[in-house]
Amino acid sequence: MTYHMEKGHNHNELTLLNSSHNIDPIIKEVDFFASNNHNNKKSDSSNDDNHHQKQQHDQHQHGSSTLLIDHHVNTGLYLTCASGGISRPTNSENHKTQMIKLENELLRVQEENHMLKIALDQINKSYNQLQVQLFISLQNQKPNQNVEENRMVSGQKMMDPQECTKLDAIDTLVSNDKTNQEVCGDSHALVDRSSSQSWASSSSKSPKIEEEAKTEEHVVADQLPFRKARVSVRARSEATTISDGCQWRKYGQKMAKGNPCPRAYYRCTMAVGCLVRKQVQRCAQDKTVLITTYEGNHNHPLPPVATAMANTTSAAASMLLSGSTHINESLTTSSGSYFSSMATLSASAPFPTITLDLTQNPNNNNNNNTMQQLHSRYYPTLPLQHAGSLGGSYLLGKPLFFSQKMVPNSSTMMPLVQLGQRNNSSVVETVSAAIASDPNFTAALAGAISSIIGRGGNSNNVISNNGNGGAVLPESQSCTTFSKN
DNA sequence: CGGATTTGACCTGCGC
DNA sequence: GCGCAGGTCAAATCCG
Repeated sequence: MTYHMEKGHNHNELTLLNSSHNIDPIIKEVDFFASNNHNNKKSDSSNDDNHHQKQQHDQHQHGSSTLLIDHHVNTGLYLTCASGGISRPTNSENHKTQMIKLENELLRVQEENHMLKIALDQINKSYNQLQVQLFISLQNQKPNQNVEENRMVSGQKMMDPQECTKLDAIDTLVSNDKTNQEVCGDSHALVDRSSSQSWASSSSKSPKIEEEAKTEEHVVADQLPFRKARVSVRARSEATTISDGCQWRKYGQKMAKGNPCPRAYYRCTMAVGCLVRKQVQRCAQDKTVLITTYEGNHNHPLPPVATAMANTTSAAASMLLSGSTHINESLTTSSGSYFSSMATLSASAPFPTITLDLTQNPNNNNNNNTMQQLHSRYYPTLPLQHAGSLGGSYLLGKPLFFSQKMVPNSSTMMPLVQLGQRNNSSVVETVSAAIASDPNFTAALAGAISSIIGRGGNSNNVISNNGNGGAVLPESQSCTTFSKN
């Protein structure tokens, strides 16, 4: 506390505040200072002379600034305001003086706190800027060290440079001879390496890259609780794939066991050397549900919205990995976290997977609010149509089946909050669709959550919550799933 | 014609 | 070692 560390002074301040705002005698029940109340009780039972003597005694003991809580103070104020009452100018003067003093002190402290806040903000900004500069300079020092690695790392940097540099500034300073990837050696990079290794292992990579991958695997193996990290999104869509803002090239298709629908394999083609891949498959039980599984991190810039989302999903995934059994509480009370009751961490799957199941039809208001917050945060002033516009999938006015089905008046551009007030259920479904069709969200989610997975965690943890207090069983295959109802 | 998709072959890991 | 399933490659094909 920045007020007064001296006991007596603080005491006086509290007393004065109470006396000025609580004229009603009921304040007697607020026994801040038992000794005073005790004295007051004595005063009540005594005559005015004794009362005044006692007050004077107290003032003498605690100094001229000492005031009494009870009606003594009120009496003084009353007398001051009264026209013909018995005035006690000395006491009133003291009150006024003290009041002015304390008000001035309060103003001074408020000013000081304000200045400190400004200074703190400035320090934080400078800190972040320095970290970014540090990273940039370190990258410039090793421009040609490892093209593949640099691509991966730079991709992460562009995705969220501040976060990366924040996490790795210390590591960077400690070990200067690390590669750039290790300089940005947070979980993003680790997962990147993990993912790229896993993909490379089965691909026909050049011997050099393969060897490097094996070396990295050897180095990182002990640090990685998971060899692969995946982010799965379940979303309702009639399209063959959800629009996630990235460009993909299909490189294979397979019939998976236990599912009559084929599984399609896509590779990111937004940047040369991007190792991010995704699998798209319809749910066997509900063919309207599209399961999109991402693996790896992009090595190219993502839009700012994706970066912001990455922070949010990082927090969500971090809470999941923390082993908290109160996912709902954690995520909803944490600023910027919106995946309450829908995020599922599964280590029982072949690969550690965060599944975001938006196909769930949450009945509790918590989820509704969550989705409302999600949209209102990232599209605070825009109608829902904007949420899908970037990726070519539109919620309103465009033939996205769930949008026209769920939104009564598709021609009306309606802010989310209004929608939510009218029909919570539809809103959740609609916003889920908005998220799923958001071109930036998926990639951000994939990067953020998979990065958190790589950061560590109990591989035996399976944290599930479906919003109704029940468990969400992960897919047999790892999935990051956007679902649109 | 170039890029994207399809599809059968091939590779790899895992369980028996 | 063998078979199975997942994953990838690359030639063939399609399409704008």
